[in-house]
Amino acid sequence: MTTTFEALADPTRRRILDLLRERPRLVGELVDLLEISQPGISKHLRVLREVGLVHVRQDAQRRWYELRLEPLAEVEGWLQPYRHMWEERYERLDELLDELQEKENKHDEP
Amino acid sequence: MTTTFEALADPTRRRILDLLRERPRLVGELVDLLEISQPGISKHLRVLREVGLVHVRQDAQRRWYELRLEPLAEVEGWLQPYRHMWEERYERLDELLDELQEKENKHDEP
DNA sequence: TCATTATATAACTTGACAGTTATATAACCA
DNA sequence: TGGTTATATAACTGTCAAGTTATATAATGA
Repeated sequence: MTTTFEALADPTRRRILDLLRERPRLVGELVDLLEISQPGISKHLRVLREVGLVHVRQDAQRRWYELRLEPLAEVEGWLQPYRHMWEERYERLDELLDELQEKENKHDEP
Repeated sequence: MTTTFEALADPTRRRILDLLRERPRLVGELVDLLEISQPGISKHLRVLREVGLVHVRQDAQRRWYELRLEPLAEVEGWLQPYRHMWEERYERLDELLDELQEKENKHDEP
């Protein structure tokens, strides 16, 4: 288990990340919310830690797990050309946004 | 193996998709380009077919495999709120684009 | 200090998956 | 028709991952 893609392949891990989107959580909270044993959750958190998708903050015996977005850049990067194709085919949304962006920039220039 | 996420977890399958981004390919081409046996490639193609990421066109004994983007919507959908967070945090790019879009719309209205 | 709380790790089981080789299927062509 | 080409499927193997239970670690608080 090394890549972000593999970490995201597991539905439980995706659910954990979704929960962490709201706010940092203790391991115990995740155990209560998902229906998996505490060691099971800890193992998932380990994988997420290893790929950098979560970060731990210790607080006495408790550990707050919080989301880290950075590794998603890898996924975004891979998806980028596909999104491009999609947009080219269906809306040319990409070009539109680029154009708009450009106009706006000129607008703001002195 | 059911979800798009799982299909994308395997690096060989991602490479196959990358190759299909250029143009449709025969199984044999993929076998030559990747260093995996023909049955191995066929198995990966099966998985990709099952989640709808590729489509086959038969041509005599040959099979042209071509990319299908639709299933990537599932991934995009899941990523959306994360991208949102990212943009909120680092650039508010999202809001900017929305604003630009709105202005442009007013512009185009009679 | 000792029991409790919170989490991590170890050890194990089960199942699935990526890869292989061997074989089946099926269309082509000489 | 029979051999060749192109791909799929079957059967098998080894690895790894997700889950479990049991245990270790470590900080707290009475």
